[in-house]
Amino acid sequence: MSRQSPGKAEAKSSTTRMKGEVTLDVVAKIAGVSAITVSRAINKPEIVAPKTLEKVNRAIVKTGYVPNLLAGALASRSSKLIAAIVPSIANLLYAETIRLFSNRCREAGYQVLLGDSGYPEVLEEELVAAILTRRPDGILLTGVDHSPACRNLLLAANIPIVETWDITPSPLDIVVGFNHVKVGQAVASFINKKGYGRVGFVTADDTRGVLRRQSAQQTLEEIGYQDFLTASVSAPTTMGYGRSGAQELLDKGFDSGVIYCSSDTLAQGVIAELQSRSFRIPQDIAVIGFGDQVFSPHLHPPLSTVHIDRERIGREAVDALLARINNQPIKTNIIDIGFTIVEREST
Amino acid sequence: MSRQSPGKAEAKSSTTRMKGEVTLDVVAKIAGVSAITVSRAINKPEIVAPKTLEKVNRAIVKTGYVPNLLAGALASRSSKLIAAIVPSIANLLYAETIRLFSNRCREAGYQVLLGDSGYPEVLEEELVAAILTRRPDGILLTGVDHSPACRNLLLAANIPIVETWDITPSPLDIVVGFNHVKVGQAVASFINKKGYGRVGFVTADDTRGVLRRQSAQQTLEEIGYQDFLTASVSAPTTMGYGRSGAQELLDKGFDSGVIYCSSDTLAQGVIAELQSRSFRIPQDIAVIGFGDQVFSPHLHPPLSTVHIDRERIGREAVDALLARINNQPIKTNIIDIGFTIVEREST
DNA sequence: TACCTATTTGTTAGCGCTAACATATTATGT
DNA sequence: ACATAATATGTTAGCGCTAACAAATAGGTA
Repeated sequence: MSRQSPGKAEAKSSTTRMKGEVTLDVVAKIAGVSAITVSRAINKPEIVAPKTLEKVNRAIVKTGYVPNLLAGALASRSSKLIAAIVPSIANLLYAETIRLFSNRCREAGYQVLLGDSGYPEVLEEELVAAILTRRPDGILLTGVDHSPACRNLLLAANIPIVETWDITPSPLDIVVGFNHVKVGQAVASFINKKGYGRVGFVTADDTRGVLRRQSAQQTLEEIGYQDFLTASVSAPTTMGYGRSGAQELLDKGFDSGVIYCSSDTLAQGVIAELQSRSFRIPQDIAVIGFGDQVFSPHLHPPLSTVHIDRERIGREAVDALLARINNQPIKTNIIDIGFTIVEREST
Repeated sequence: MSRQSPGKAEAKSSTTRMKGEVTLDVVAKIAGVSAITVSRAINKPEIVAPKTLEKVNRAIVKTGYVPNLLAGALASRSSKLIAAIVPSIANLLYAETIRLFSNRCREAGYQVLLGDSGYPEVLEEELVAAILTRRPDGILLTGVDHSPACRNLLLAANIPIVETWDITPSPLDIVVGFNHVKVGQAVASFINKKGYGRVGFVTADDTRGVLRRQSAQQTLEEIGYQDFLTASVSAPTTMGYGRSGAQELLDKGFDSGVIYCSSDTLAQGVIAELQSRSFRIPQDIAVIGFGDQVFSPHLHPPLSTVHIDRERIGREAVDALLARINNQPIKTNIIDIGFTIVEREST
């Protein structure tokens, strides 16, 4: 192994050789202006005279100057950083929300610091504390359940906060989501309307998934349904868990009716398992998922599921956050985006 | 809307009320020590006397102090931040690499700043420039093709760099990946060995996917194969594209042989499309994917594919990066993790 | 020309922290 | 007891940038 560290600064464009970092000062010296003028040329070009701007830009190109936002953020007390905490970046369900969120943040000049709360050994509180050390200008959370210590941390940070993927009458600041209890009820009444005899559940053990299942079950019980079969798997959901969940239900004697899964990924596994055992879907057993993933309409048979406008969550979340950051008024701090049941051929 | 910003600092734990941010100085004053001692108590507790440490910790809890890493990073010239650029966070293929990468970075005290290069309107170069303003201590890239300007930026930054998911004899610094040309060749010889008559391709238009297909096709041509059918879809891949790709092939008259897909997600769509048209897999048409996603063994039929140890890429990438950051020697800067073809029931 | 206003640029100070060195305190040996 | 080393804490300066104010320049108007 030759080099211990990658190319040195002398690999720079022109003749200028420098010791250490290229700072505003060296750019300023070369452009023949003061440091603050360079700062303004970069951050508020509209208030700098065109001729000066050009001199500065030439100097920037010549030196290969890359601003130091650590210093900038410290001085201006604005990090241009927005943090987002998701249960798992490997879970496609949240990916689209985050993709849209990041994209719009980028357009607005913010970078997104992603935090993965999916490690059970790491408390959300610790993650939040770690993230707050970077002094983000705003923060997106997934879910509305936070420990008291976590809430304190967040509130003390005194930055805009948006909670997503759930709803609550008392958000920390802003909430964008939907009511999981209502989802359960809607699924229950859909099942009832379709007249399925038996109901099986394959549910991941995450907070909101469990909530939806309990709510569905309770609603069905009130209508008169009984004798539910449940397979619980651990989050995050995978197709493999779907298969083993279905297997568990089948082993317990489930052989007709409908299976409601806490995610489309699980449903996909359930379908594969049923097909490999030659059950016909939906004639023998129907399947309902949750989330309406991109793949869901393309499954064979296409999956009936609960559609959530995932991009809208991201969109509303940025909009609200940016409004708060810019001290603009927001119409409401509780945004219920609702949901719809989309019926396809698996039911 | 009542409040314009979330809870104020007076929502803090005890009696202490403060104007503005809680800084090291206020913690120091309360603990009865100097600021630097508090700094050491936080960053190098082992060199602080136990009694002092306890005093400081009490003061930290009392004030709810959250260190300001912007200031810390500026002073210490170490941001404890590692950047990772992936083609798309919504692509599960890279998710596991990143998950493992982030996890180990976190354990080592680093946070990961994720950059999504999947927006065609944003040049990689711009993304890199934006990220470098945060002065990361290291950077992970996906792929080995970068514009000259981008290479200059990266080299001038003078930080450890690891390129992943591909291999090259001349990395910017470190590379962890495998040879896509060899993957194509291996798939070709697998196809030849199985004796499939015709070969169809469903390929996304991303650099490495195209590389694999071209290499496979060339190898097959050398063996004597001809008359290839190709459906090209845009990246990132989805199951829907897989279905439409298969449809395209079928419309062009493809009705037997094997379809090689540039991702398992595409393969999944291809399988669904074939099944919906009552083709038997693999008797009528066989399907090979790429990536060996978590769902692949659970498909019906289980998918034959090219297995990549995605977590190993993440693991080797962190290890090499952290070694560089800590000025430790690394065994080699070119790490070929190879690949294996796993045959399941779709071939 | 003098005067006023608008625009553009510069000066000063400090954001909150840590490296580097300086000093105090404690332990160890004679 | 004293010197010597080891450990623990403090002082000073400055990381690279921008807010806030100050000064200079340009552009009109009477």
